[in-house]
Amino acid sequence: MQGLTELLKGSLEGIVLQHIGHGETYGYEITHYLIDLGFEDIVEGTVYTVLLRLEKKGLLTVERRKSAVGPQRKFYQLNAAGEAYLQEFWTKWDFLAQKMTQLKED
Amino acid sequence: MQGLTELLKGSLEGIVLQHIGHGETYGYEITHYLIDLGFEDIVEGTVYTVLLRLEKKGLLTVERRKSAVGPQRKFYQLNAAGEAYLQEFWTKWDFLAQKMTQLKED
DNA sequence: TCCTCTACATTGTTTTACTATGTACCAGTA
DNA sequence: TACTGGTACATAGTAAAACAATGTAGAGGA
Repeated sequence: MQGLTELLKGSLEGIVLQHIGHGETYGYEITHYLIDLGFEDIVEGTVYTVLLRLEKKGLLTVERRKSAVGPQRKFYQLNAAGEAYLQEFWTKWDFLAQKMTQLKED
Repeated sequence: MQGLTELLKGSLEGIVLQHIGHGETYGYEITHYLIDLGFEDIVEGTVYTVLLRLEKKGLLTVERRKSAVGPQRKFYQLNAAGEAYLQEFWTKWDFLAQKMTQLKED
């Protein structure tokens, strides 16, 4: 789906965190995962800026390791702060989603 | 609920449009409606910028009328373009919400 | 050698919402 | 009359988030 750009603002961070929470991963994989999910417009640059931001906030642990098929990968995992942040994100999301449903239906 | 700022980016426009779609209204009323809905952080300035943006996009019809209790009010209504835009918005929102649920649950 | 896919990164721009502030009208009251 | 509080709109400046464009570089295959 296209044109989700503006709506995605604010959610993308949570989406990326949630995916990392499913298991260690790296930027390039995340990008393609998001595109496969249906966020066609997502480009690599966007994902990397999100990752660097999350890293800067201290929500991720990072480890560089070699890949068999290309340059080194930067593997990310959630740390405790990341888990907490993710939980908070879902609380906010659930609130918003509930309000949106309410708005839409009445 | 507080701290929704970032999540709200992209949704606020749709929320305001949807509310206007329920019937003619004006900025001050919208602001208080949103706060009552639970978006405590919303301030007047934000709502007015959204309204001016929507107006500039040609999605609203505008009419100034006197109020019994204060200065003139600027009443907004959705026009055809606004209706179409709102429908598009909900399509995108539904897509995002569905993906978020999917993400959260697996 | 050249191309493609993999992989990360940065610089600059646009969009969106917030902060702060200002203007102004009206009613009640001291 | 002067002051206060509620109503109502508006704008200038700032911060955050995502995008666009671009660059670097490794590995494998034609």
